Amino acid sequence: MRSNGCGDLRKEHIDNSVQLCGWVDRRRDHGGVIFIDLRDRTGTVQITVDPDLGAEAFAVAEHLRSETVLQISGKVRARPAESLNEKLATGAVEVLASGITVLNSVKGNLPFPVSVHDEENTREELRLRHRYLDLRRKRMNDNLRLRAQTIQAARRFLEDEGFIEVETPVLTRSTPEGARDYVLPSRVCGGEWFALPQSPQLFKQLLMVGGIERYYQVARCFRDEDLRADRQPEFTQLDIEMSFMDQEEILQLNESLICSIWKAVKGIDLPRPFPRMTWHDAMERYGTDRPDTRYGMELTNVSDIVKDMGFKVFSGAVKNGGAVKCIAVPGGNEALSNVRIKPGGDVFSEAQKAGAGGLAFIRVRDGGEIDTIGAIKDNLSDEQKQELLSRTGAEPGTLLLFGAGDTATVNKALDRVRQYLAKELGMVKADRDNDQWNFLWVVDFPMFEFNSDENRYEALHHPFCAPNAEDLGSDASQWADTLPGARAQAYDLVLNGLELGGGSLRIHDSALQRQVLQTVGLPLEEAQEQFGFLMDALDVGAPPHGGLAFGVDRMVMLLAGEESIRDTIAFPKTQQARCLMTNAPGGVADKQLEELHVASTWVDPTEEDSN
RNA sequence: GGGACCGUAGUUCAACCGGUUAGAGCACCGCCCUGUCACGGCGGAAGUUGCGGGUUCGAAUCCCGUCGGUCCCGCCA
Repeated sequence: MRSNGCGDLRKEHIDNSVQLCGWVDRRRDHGGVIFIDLRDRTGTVQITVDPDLGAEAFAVAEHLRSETVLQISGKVRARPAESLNEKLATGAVEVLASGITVLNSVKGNLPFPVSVHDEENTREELRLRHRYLDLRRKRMNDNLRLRAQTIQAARRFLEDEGFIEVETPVLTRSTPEGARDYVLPSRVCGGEWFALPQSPQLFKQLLMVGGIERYYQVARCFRDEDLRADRQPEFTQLDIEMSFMDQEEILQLNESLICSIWKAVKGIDLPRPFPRMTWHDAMERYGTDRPDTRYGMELTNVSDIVKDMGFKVFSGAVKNGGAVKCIAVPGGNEALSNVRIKPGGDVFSEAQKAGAGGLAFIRVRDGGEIDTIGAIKDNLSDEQKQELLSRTGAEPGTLLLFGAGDTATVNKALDRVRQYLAKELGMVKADRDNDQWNFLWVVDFPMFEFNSDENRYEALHHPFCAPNAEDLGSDASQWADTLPGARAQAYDLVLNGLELGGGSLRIHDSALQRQVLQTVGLPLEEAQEQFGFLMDALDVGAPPHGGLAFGVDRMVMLLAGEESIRDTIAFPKTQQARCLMTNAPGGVADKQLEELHVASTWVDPTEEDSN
């Protein structure tokens, strides 16, 4: 149907007869001559329709609207010297139309404009309802191309390294721990249920037992949890697993992978090696396991300085086993008024949202004088003051913001305040303009976290991570005691404060695997019932193995400078996990439910009262 | 499950502390215009202010409920 792409035409095509297909981006009617911007996936070119040089085409062109689908035949010619368009890649030429065929027209009003010139803030609800139109817009079209490039670059790298892509089941079984499963009734096996995979974790380990040695998969994963800007109920992981590799080798290989993706997609040579930080340091210095290292304002622990002071908020926190930490905001005295850091202020409420009771502050004035509430000032000795200033590196003009309480809450609150201030004070560029790529490996995660509500240990990562051998010790009879406090051979790749991926070395010893499952509170019989196949597999010569998985949606989001993974997914769901275009989920016929041996107990709350 | 914000013409927005016939840009329709490129000029049509209720002489505006969307907390190994 066409000889060239609209956006491909250049001077060298002058005098060529061409056929083009595409959409009317815009039409400019000068009464005598009509210009049409014709757009296809390659770009836009100007079509000129002259009544003297194509009367039939002119008659059609007179009534064209935006987004009409056209086939155009004509001749490429140079534009007059005074009407070159430097803003357009094809701006040196135009196509003089001899024939215009309308392939399809737009009936009624468009739900929203498509042209790049009209890409204003369209309500996302509308974009999702008419996603096919939204995808036609440059922004989404570009994002999907960028996504394909990203995946393509990963595939090329991994294939070159001897990895093969293996598909794993989408119909699988539910496992305890982790997120809520999407569940699917079995028609054939009445009363039994499939679950959609939260990740291919166990299957990829079994592929290692199966001698694949190097596996990857662009895998769809499913988790029935509430949504966020960076969380969808179905999402895509670049899932990788390999045998006979230690942690260092795995990190190196994945750095190479990331570098080749960034090179292919952004043309950037990332500096190597990526910095590393232990989980413990990350929590201590940033209050989070995924620090954004693009800016400073690290957390300083001042618990020891204030542990005995008269200001009970501080000393009490330390006495109760908590901590007092602070962040130093350079120039904060100038930039942040008291109104903003006191109750009701925007900075204060950030801390509050993270569960903090308050946000104490000290303003450092000229000559190291401090300005703060009396309760702090009156209870701080000169020595303590000096120590505070030197440890935080505070200079005149610096604002110190303090969190006090249990350590987890303090970390959470100050992490949140730190991120908020970085944006507020312009320490990071807007996502759209970001050109800083601060990768960071966070290593040495703890194996477990104690859940005080349920009075048991939970796997921080998942219960298949291999513990650090030193922490575990060689005496298997001691594992029940050494395991809970052990570090895992687990690692996360963090980019600009977002978790891009994570993984670990896996347990390849069935006895150790049983012990870990017991530690997270799974009785032996249940472990056998749920994971017997895994333990059996480990007993037939499982190789040492490990791997990781990257969040493809997030990676593309960062590469595209978007703030939501919905803008990297062709057909995403809303926060209510609904598709506004197809209106899924929807009802099914009673007969279908019968066949599945399922009855619904759902009661429409709006009709509940009538009973 | 909880907190916050949003919903006005096809669309993007406006309409102060409740007060004439709810306005504007773009899009749409008609007319004019032979070098524009987010063309320009003149004119026109277009609204159950998401929906339901309440307060009031009077509601887009205030209150309650509800539906939908977004952000966040919980949740997400």
